[in-house]
Amino acid sequence: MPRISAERRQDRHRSILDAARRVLTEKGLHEASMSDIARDAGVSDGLLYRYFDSKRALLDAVLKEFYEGLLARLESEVFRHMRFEDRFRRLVELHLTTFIEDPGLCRLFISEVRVASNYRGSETQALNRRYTKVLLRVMERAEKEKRIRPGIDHTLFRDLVFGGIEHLAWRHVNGGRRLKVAEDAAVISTILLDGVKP
Amino acid sequence: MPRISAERRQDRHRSILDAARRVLTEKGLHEASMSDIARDAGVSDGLLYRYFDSKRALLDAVLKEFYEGLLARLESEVFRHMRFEDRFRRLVELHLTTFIEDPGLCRLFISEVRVASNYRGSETQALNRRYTKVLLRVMERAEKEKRIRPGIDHTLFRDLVFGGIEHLAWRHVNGGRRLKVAEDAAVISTILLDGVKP
DNA sequence: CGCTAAAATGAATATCATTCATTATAGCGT
DNA sequence: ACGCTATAATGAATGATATTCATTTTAGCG
Repeated sequence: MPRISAERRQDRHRSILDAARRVLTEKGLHEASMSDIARDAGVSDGLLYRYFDSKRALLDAVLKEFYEGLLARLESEVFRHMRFEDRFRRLVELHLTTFIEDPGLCRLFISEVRVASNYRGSETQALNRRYTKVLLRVMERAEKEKRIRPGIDHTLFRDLVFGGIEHLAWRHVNGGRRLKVAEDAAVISTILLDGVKP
Repeated sequence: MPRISAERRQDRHRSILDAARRVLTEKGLHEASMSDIARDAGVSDGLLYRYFDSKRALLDAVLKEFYEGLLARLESEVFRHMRFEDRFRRLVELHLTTFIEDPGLCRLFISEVRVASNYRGSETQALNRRYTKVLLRVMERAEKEKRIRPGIDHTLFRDLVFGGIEHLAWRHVNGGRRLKVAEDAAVISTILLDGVKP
C-alpha cells in the first residue's frame, strides 16, 4: 500500500525529469552535478535515486522522451509525401530542423549517449534504430519502384546521410557555421539523390 | 641548471605518453584513472603532473601524435594522384583505413575530443582542420578544372564526406557492421562523386 | 665527497556520484 | 480527531579519483 498517490509520484517524476533536462542541456553531463539537478527540482539529492537509478539513467530518460517526440514527427511527416525524392528531402529537412530547435539535447545525445560504451543494446539505441529505419523504409520502396540504382547498400547510405547531416549540424550546435535549414537541406538532398539515381 | 639530462626527460615523457595511449585506448577516458597510467608507466601519480598539466592534456597529447601521423600520410598519398576522382577515392580509402588500423584511438577522438566543450580553438581542432583541408584543396582544384558542378558549398560537402564516413566507421569500431575497406570506399566514393558531377 | 636544486613521491585535499541510517508524513483504521 | 506504520524524503557519510604540495630522493657539480 503506497503512501503517496500515483499523481504525486508522477509530479515528482516530471519535476525531476524537467530539472534534469534544463540542467543537463545547459551545463552538459559532466559539469552538471546531481546536486544541481536536485536543487533545480526542489528535492534532496537522495530522492533522485528513488526515481532514477543513476545519473546516466536520468540522462537516458531525458533523451528517450526527446527521441520519442522526434520519431513521431518524422514518421508522420515523411510518409505524407508519395515520391521518393520528396520523402527524402523532407527527411533531411526535418532532421536538420531538429538541430535548430533543440541544440542542447542534440549536443547531449551526440556527445554523451551515442558514443557511450553501454549504447549498444540500450533503449536509446532502439529508438535511434526506429528513427533511422524510416529512411530504410523509404529506400526499400524507392528501390522497388526503380527510383534508385540497384545494388546500393541501404545501411551504408543511411550512415552517409545521418552521419553527414550530424557532422554538418555539429558545427551549428557549437556555434560555428550557421545552419540555413531549407537551403542546406536542398543542397544535401540534391547531392545525395544524384548519388543514388538510377 | 636542470639536474636530469634532456634525454632522460624525453624518455620519461615518452614512457608516460606510451602508457597513456595504452591505458586510455584500452579502458577509455573515464574508466582509466591517472593511477592506472602512472602504474603502467612505472612512475608515481604526482610525476604525471610534472610532464602534463592534466588528464585531458595527456589525452590531447596522445591524440595529437596520432593525428600528426595521419595527416602526413594523407597529404603524401592523396596528391600522388592527378585526377580529382582518383584523389577523392584515395582520400576516402585512407580515411576508412585509419578506423581499421587504430580503432581505439579513433574511438577516443570521436567520443572524447571532438565533442569536448573546449574543442573549439584547441590544437587538436587545428590538426583536424589541416586534415580536412586536404579535401578542400582537392575540391578547389577540381572546380577550376570543371570536374565538379559549380555552386557546391565545399565545406558542406566536406562535412558530408567526413561525417558520413565517421558514422559508418563508428559501427565498425564498436564491433557492429564489419568494414570492408576497398569495397566500402568504392561505394561511398561513387555515390558522393556522382552527387557532385558536372 | 658532500651540497643543492630539481626530480620524484605519495599522502592529503576537493569534488562528485551514490548509499543508507534517520526523520517526516500521508492517509488508514478506529 | 488521532495515533500508527509503511513509505517518502532527507542529508550526512562513503568511496572513487583528479589534482596539489610538503617531504624525500638523487644527479652530478665544485
